[in-house]
Amino acid sequence: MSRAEPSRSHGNGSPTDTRLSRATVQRFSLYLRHLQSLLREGAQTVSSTQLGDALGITDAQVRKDLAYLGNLGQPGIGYPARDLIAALRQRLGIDRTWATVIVGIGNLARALLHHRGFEQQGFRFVALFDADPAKIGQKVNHLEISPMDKMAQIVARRGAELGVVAVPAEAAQKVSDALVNAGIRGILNFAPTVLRLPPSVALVSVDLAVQLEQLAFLVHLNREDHGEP
Amino acid sequence: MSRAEPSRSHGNGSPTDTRLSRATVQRFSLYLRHLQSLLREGAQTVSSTQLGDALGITDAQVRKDLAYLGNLGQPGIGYPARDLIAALRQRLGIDRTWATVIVGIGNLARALLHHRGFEQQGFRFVALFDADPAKIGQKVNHLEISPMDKMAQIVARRGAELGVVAVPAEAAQKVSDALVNAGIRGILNFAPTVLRLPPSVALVSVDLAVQLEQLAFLVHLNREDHGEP
DNA sequence: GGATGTGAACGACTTCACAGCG
DNA sequence: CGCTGTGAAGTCGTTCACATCC
Repeated sequence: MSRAEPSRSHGNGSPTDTRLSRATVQRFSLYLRHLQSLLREGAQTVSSTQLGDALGITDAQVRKDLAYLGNLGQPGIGYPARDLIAALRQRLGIDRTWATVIVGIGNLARALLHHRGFEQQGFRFVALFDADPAKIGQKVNHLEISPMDKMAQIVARRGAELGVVAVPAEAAQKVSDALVNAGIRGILNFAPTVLRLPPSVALVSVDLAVQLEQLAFLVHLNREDHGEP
Repeated sequence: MSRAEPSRSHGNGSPTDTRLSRATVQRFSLYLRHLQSLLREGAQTVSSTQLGDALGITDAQVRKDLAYLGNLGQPGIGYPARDLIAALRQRLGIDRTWATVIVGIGNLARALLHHRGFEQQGFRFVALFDADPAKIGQKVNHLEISPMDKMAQIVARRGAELGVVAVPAEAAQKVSDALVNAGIRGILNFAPTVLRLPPSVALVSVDLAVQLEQLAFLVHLNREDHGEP
């Protein structure tokens, strides 16, 4: 028999209770980023059509999404940018800082570390781990690389809650288990493997090979549709 | 008014004609990778339950997906691994090599270049581009970094069809336009922006900020559900 | 018995269309 | 009149359940 997580939630009933779909949450991130950019340009008010056009989403979809935040919109006017941003950050849970660690310090980890913009959005990298003895002690962006066996200690001491797994596929499950044991509450996985985690730990996977293959498929399709094999 | 691409397809009727959902295609990639691993371990035949359990998918879903490939399964037995792999590669369009270029040679590009596994799956990096004069001429993995203004020429000469955009958000649209003009047929975008491309060019975007925020949201949710704010 | 393929039921997400408010 | 919020309809994707075949 096969088992697929049925998305447990016997909620007690928090203030704003509605369950958001994964798709809505992802669009929330897009709205947030675009609104921040609009605000920087001096916008006070934004309409669903405006937002939708900028992000390639229908205006109806935008309104449905934003309605989850409460009645922020004013008919005839639009949404106040500043309030929307605040509501989005709160609902996404990024109206605070998330201490994050990275395991596997290769080029991908460096790309994440050098990208100003995560910190800006509420994520702070507080520790780096690698299994390679040669890398221990090296610094990347003012952060020293620590050995795996210090993980539990360092994660606890620095209050890290999120972990990024950027190790080869073979090591990914072991590393994830270690992160879970260290008390991490969510994992962003870049390794090309399906991870098994306890349901209390959140998981988001980014599989670059899958995305590249998706792209090849789409191009392949376009070809077929237009005659050329 | 808002406009969302309605996924054009007035298909003439290719051999296997059914439209595959994005989700199915992504699972195809997962099936393929897992089957290749099983085959290496000597497996001859695989059941939908087996595949599903390994990948966290229901057996029914696996069968639905694989049925798109024709009737490869044998009741009471399962699917022949070798045939499934061949069918998947063909249907995904990776029963060939895709010449691919990367624009923006930072750490992310290097991560992709160093990752053995893309080449294995049919992707070959054939050119690198960067706007930084200091990088021109440098070699990464036996590939020399070329200036942007050589893009059209080099893409044509090397027959590149796919492009990876790994530049800052501000430059992404311009770079994509250049790739499109150079004749690229599909773009994998890592820049945190929504790109506008002609419908003849396929687009897959990987937005790391969105994924991290999705993770934060999930952890945030778990928290709320379990009392702790 | 064990496993596939598939209609039918279900559920999730999106778009439509319009009442209602500023 | 412009724009929001939302029920209703529509579309898409997943799961169930079972007839069917080795």
